Amino acid sequence: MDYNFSEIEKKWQKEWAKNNVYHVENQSDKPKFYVLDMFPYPSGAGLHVGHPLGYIASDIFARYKRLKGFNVLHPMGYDAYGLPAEQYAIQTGQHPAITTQININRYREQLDKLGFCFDWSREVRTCDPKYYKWTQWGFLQLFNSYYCYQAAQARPIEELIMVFEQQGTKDLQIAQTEDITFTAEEWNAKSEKEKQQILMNYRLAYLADTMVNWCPALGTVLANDEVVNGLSVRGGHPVIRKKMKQWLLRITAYAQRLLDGLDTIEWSESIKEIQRNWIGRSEGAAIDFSIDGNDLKMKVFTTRPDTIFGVSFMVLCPEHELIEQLTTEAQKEAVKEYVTTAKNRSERERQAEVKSVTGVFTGSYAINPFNGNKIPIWVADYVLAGYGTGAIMAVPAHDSRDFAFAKKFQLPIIQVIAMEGEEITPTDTWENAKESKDGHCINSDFITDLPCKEAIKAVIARIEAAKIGYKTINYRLRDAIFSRQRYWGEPFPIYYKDEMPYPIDEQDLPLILPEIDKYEPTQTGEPPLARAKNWTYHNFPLDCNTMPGFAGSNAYYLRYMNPDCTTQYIDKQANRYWQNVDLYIGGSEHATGHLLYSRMWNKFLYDLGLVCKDEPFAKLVNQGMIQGRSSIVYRINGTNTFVSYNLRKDYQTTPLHVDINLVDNDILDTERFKQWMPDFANAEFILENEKYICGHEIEKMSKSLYNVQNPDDLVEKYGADTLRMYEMFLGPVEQSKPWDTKGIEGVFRFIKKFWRLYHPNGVDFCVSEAQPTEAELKILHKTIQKIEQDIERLSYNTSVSAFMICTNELTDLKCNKRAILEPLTILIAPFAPHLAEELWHLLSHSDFVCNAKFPVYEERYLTQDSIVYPVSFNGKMRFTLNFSANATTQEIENAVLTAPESQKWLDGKKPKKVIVVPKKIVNVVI
RNA sequence: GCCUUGGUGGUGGAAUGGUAGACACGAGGGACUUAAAAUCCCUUGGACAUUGCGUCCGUGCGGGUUCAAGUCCCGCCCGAGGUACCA
Repeated sequence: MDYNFSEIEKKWQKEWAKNNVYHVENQSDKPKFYVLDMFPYPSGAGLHVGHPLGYIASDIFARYKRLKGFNVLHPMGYDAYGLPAEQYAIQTGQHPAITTQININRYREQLDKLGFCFDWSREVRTCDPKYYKWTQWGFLQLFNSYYCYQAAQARPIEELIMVFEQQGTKDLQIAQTEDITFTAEEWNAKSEKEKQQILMNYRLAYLADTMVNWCPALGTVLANDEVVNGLSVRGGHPVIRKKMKQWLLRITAYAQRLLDGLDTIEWSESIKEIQRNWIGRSEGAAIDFSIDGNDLKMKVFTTRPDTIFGVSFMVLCPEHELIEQLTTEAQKEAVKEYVTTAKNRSERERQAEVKSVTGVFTGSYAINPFNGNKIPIWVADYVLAGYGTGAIMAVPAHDSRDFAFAKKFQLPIIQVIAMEGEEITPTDTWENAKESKDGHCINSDFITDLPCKEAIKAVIARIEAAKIGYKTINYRLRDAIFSRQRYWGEPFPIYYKDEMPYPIDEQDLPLILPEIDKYEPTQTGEPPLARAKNWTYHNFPLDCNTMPGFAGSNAYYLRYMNPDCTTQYIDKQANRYWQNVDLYIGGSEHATGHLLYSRMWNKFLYDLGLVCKDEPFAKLVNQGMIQGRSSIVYRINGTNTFVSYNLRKDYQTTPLHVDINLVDNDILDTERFKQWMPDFANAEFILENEKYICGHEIEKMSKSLYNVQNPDDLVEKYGADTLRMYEMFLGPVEQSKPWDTKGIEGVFRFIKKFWRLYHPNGVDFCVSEAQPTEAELKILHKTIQKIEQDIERLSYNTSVSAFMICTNELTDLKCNKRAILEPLTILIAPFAPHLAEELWHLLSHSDFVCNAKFPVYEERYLTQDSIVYPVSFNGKMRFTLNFSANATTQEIENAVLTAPESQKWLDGKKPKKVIVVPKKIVNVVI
């Protein structure tokens, strides 16, 4: 019978589901393996061919590990909270839950068609109360914890209260928003409300007034990574800076551990770098400068204490608290005006005007602690309030921003670092600052002639001894804003009493998202939840914010281990068995979002003793994006005539996107094109070779460009197995590449050819029970070895090639022997599971192929009888010699030198060297 | 600017320092067929040669290490992604 993929695939998908073939238990004698995909947000557009790329890659790995004898956890679920469903709700009034459910159904249908081995009994949805109960629970634990740097872990807030009662803030090294100090007596004398306010300074989930990215159009706050160039990522609406009370996660407490952890995990260097940069650790010194004429101190942070003798001015950020005290009467007006305008400039304006340098002199002077020089103090907005101390010592000779500022305001530029052997030129001739750290100090008193790195140490030692500063570390990482003014998200399990937030009782979780009549913010600008009736807890008002998109995805990989556990977040036993994710596949766009937050969340749970691994994802692979290949037609301007690609230069044309489904191998189906849109009904064509050839463009896959390739159509035409193999054959999983349907024919041909190995006359299934020959065994074992190596490296494109080569070779030998085909069936099962299943049953097996054992290759079939050695003289190839596979190096060398061809080249001389590389080449150096 | 990646035929892409271009697409030619589909065979980096064999050049550019470099080292050029008044 012919290869009828659609019948085969439907049949086995049904059988697998009926027999629960991919169900996996939390207990097994087998070693565990956890393969995870980033769960999708079920958007209304459904899947395009780019989405399944990662899912296919992980599915192959999961199936392979299964065949290798592992108990494999390979779950799937939905990141179901999100903005599009809410936007749709605002427009149509349809409840987001309904939209989401419809989209999920469609996703599931599409995923099922591709033959994935997900254990759907473990499915999670972030919007399901059974699930978000634990998101809320996790939040409460953060609320009830603080971070202790001494223990390097999170601790219960009750402990901190006890410490406060006994010793106040003395000797505490803990993560905090502001540095506040009090004694035990002071603490004990405080009111309940005051105590709660102080605790907010330490909680890992805390409420604070922050400058946030407020998007008026969306009526919500956005995280930094949801804003690009002052516009929201979703929708592209303008975003402004605004001060608001928000929930924050104290991720900064984990900065060092998040950084250190990167060295222990197998992630791509680029993602690790992105996270390292995002955390942005920099080592330096905090130095107190005294102020001329009063007792005030000005603390600055610098990474270059070695340049302290080159300081020629100081800069405060416009928000700095010392400004008022430091401004002299004469400068008062100017400073006030500058500060006001600077504060009113939005982030977007500031970014747009990066090039322009602005600032104003305060009238005061600081004193350089090492040479007593008077240094003018300026205010400028190139110094940021949120980083370091919001104040800097400016060294224009060795910092480009300070340099630009000094040039503009004609401040002195003092060179204090010189490179070895460099000619000293006057600084007023410089065009740029010299920022290198490789030189040595000059004109710098006690550090003169020291290399920069030594000088940094020397200066820090001095300032520490003089108690005017200390070595310190700064991070760029900011605490994550955790609340959104939206409807479609997890409600905060928090109520307010006396204006202070309190956690609701854990017994009362989940706090169910209430029904509301409209999904917009209220008239007064309150979040949508303010519309809910009786949104109270024991008559106290509940928090009206909801959690952001990343809340639900923080620990979803943990819930897959025990999705039905209603009594605990994480079942200890299940967690001990599954540990953490062995292989995580997903896009790199989550590098500074989900992938950072879940590492933090996991570390927090680790501190609580709830999970056994510090890092959630041992190995991460980022699948590349699949770009669209748009087809273009060329309309002659002012007409309804379209000219073929290669003839277009003779006319004035306008390129138009055309639906790729009307195009086959760049040839346009002109009849269907006419029916496609009314505008084109009367279209005429100028053809080449009687065909209309389209142009093409590689761009983002998008509905509006008519270049979206829907996987369903391809499954319909070629089958899921062909699509799976073709997507892998396109190129390395991690690489971005354009989608091009052309090549799928090649893979389809291969699968049909593979099928014919088992159906030699093209009709009937027939395998021979004869003993395989040596040559056939060699092909088989070579293939087993290659496939195994390639899958381990996730090099699936070369595996598909190996299958093609193997099939061609077996076809040439007319081999249809069971002893060869049976292991081959198992080998191909991860890639083409339906095909393999069908063949497996035709081979009279009753069990499913996924329960088979991956074949083992034998070395003895991999060695060759004889090997051709190319012989080269001085790198030039001259002749070849045949040797048996077990010839020794000495034998080869002797044979090469005595061969008649060699005499010509040696010409009586003795060779200097003979290099024999096993199985490769013999090099003779004359 | 900085960081991370890449740069190989018409195209997607193969190559533990060891015969560059596997495998596939596309293209050209042929077989089978009344015809089409399907299938099969040959050619396909460039130049010269082609009644034999072949010879030379080729992995972004310029150097270097090595018997041997797409691969390692140094200096450039270009693309992609990340990030940015972060002191």
